[in-house]
Amino acid sequence: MMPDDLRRFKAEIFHGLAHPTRIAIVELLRDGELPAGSVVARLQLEQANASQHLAVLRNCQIVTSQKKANQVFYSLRDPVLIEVLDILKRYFFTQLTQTMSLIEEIKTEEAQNLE
Amino acid sequence: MMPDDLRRFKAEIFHGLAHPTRIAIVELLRDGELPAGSVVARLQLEQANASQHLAVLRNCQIVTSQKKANQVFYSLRDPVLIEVLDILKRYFFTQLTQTMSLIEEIKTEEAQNLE
DNA sequence: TTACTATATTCGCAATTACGAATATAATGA
DNA sequence: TCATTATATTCGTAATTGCGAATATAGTAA
Repeated sequence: MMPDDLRRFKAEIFHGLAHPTRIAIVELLRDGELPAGSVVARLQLEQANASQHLAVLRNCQIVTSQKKANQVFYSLRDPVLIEVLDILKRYFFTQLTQTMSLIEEIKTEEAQNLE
Repeated sequence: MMPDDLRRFKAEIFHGLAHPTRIAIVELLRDGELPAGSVVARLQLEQANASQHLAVLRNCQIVTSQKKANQVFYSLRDPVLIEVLDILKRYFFTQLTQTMSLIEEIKTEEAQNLE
């Protein structure tokens, strides 16, 4: 096994998640299996667009699909990705906090420069 | 703050990581700051290509850069992303193990079908 | 000042992505 | 069998991506 295989795998997963709509789909599936139609309705997507995004998620092994009658049910292949999303949520709020602190600092400096 | 802001943020980070070369760069920076030239040499990249990948990482706030004389040093903005990479490593090996088990199963079934 | 080193940016090219509309395919119901 | 529902795939289009080559920009040394 080459280190590059692992990197390629990771890059594939990251690519699958590199779109807000696909993140929203994964978040939706966090609570369990859903039919494609529900994904369309709950995220208010064009059917074709949802289907394309679901295909991306299928192809990079983030979700699994199961046909039941005329419906296709989607679920997360592994809940570990939720952990990844939660880590990034933390990161986002850290960055946000730091940005706001920086803005406050700049404001303070400018106020002092006016004195 | 809209939920979509968070998703867009996440998608941006995932996009930054959605290429094996950029993952390799992040892994390299795990151990600390490096000049761009070292990234080029250690990963054996074309200079221009490395620079483009570094620009992507800069633009999505994964790395920070600092100019010192005629060199630019890069470092990870936050080590949390290493955690993300490590989680995906686990995931990869889980999937690999499951795939191998499946192959074994299929082999066993085929051997039985020959009896 | 010119030459060299370091690295960012642009260029040209081909491939890929994302969207909505259109179409194809599969399953169910009347 | 035809009509309807469900959803995947293709199409057309514009935008984006990734590569190496070429070029631009910045800093240092001679």
